[in-house]
Amino acid sequence: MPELPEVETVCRGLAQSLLGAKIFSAEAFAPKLRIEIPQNLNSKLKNKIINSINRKAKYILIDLEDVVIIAHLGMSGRMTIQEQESFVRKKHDHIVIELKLKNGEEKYLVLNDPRRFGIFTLSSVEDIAKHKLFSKLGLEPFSEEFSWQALKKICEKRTKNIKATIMDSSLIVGVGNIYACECLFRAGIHPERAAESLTVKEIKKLYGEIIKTLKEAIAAGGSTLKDYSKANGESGYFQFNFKVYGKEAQPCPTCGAKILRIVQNNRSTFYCNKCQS
DNA sequence: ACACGCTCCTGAACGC
DNA sequence: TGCGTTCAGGAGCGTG
Repeated sequence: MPELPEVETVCRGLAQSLLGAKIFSAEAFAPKLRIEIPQNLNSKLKNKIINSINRKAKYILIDLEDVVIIAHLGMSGRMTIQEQESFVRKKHDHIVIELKLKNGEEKYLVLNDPRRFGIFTLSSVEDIAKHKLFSKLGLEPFSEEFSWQALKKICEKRTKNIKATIMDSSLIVGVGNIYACECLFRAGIHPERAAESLTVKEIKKLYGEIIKTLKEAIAAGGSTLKDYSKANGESGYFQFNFKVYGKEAQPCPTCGAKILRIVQNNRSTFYCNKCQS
């Protein structure tokens, strides 16, 4: 389940190998994932050179100078670099891009996505800034615009619960279900609280924990970047120590009370009823 | 404008 | 063993 830290890790990993690489061929094996995959992918991507790879919200942007690949990993997406000699297309490998690295090695860039919630589309460089997919995105957590004051403004007069609020990508991007649970635990805030009920002190604390948690998770992912022939972000997950997510009925790491699981907005929430109020 | 539930999809886990 | 059911969730969309 890639969230912002995993996508950041994937982008860094891909960038390590692929900057300056030239695309030999590109093929799609499905007409659509969450949205249509562009037709004639090969003619659109052939001979392009990878200029830069960046993250925007949870999107991966691969800049090919005049055209940009916009990819999203959805729930179950993986973007990996694979050896040509040993490569066999596997189930749910939807996009296969053959490329030659700057050092002369030939590799495949493969998008695999069993649940097909991902996205693979193209945009011209001119249109990217005002692309439909980005038109409703909220604040980037690491941008200057995101501050405790900005979070305060988001929470003001907002009656919905704080967990759904920080997960709402039209308000703040990059905080998915897992990190929402972790951030609220670390901030000591009950996930069912109305956003508007948070005190300034709580907002400052939550703001700090969102930044810290995401940064820690990126660092955990980064520590596994050495072997980045498999740029999938998964290994970063295993390095990050979740305190409440997925820990139903296990003891709270702070107080020992049982971690509870409830369903909010159709999503599982894990929390400690004693530490979070 | 906002809140909320439904939906896309597949595989894993579980129950009978 | 095997079949059916439930659950996981990012984010757009429709509804109230």
